[in-house]
Amino acid sequence: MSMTISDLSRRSGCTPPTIRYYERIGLIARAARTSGGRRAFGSSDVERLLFVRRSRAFGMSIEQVRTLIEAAAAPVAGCGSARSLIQQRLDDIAAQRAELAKLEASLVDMAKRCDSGCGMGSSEPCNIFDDLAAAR
Amino acid sequence: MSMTISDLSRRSGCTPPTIRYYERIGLIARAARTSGGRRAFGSSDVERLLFVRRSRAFGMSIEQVRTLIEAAAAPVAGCGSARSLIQQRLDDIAAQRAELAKLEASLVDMAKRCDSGCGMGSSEPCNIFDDLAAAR
DNA sequence: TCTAAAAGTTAAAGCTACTTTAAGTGCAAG
DNA sequence: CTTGCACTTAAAGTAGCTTTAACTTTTAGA
Repeated sequence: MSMTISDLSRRSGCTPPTIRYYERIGLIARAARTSGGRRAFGSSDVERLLFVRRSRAFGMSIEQVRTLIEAAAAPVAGCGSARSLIQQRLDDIAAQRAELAKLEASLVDMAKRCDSGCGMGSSEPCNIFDDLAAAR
Repeated sequence: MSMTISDLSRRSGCTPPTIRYYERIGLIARAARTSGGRRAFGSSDVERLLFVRRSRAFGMSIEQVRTLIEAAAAPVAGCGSARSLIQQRLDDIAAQRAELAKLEASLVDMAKRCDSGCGMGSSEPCNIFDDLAAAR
């Protein structure tokens, strides 16, 4: 009936140290111990950890995961706060994507100028250093 | 002729604690001190810090910035390593963008299902909790 | 000239989310 | 019985700063 920490690790995709860490910070409940002092988990722990893991994979912070877990306890009433966390993440992602696009454009430009100027054994000083120093 | 740390902060965009931190880890040279023990900077420090700051803004790690600084000392010979760091960043950015696109698609989907189902005062349990728990 | 406040100093702790290490215990197989 | 793997805890390490604590130095105003 009960799993060891490595069984849970396999089923959840979290490493044993991570599972212990989550227990320590109270993100998952303290596991029961065997007579020898080892943790004994049940199938509800698998579900809980998968929930945590997926939420983390979606970019939620530990604190946000805590909020989600609380909200999940009452899935009708909790809908609003879950929906707004999702929206927050979507907004963050949009911002990140815009930032990355700008970054990429600048870097591509720098790389191009390097390739056509100083690259491949030329004796010109590389433009990249000036590009990075320029205050913009 | 010489600047205080807050002068340098204004000119470089790095906060005073960050400047002290960079000095401590050897990313910038140890500044001269006045008789009272305060740091005295020159204009070359502004340039160095701008270089660091821009590189960081482009997503380079501190260690990569160190490498770039070394390479910048010999801008002809250093071209190759600078170019390859830029390329590395470009590759990372491409990967991040792809990851974000996938994330965004899943989150948009979850949000849509929530809005059309359980949202706005419905008495349905919110799909978001199941979506997050699903093992995929 | 005195003084209060602003700005500087250092060392150390705090932050996020884990991972790694150290030092030791439990358990199953051969 | 003993080898070796899985497990335990507590503590330190990671990145890149930021914050705090406890002091000292400058500077501007009365």
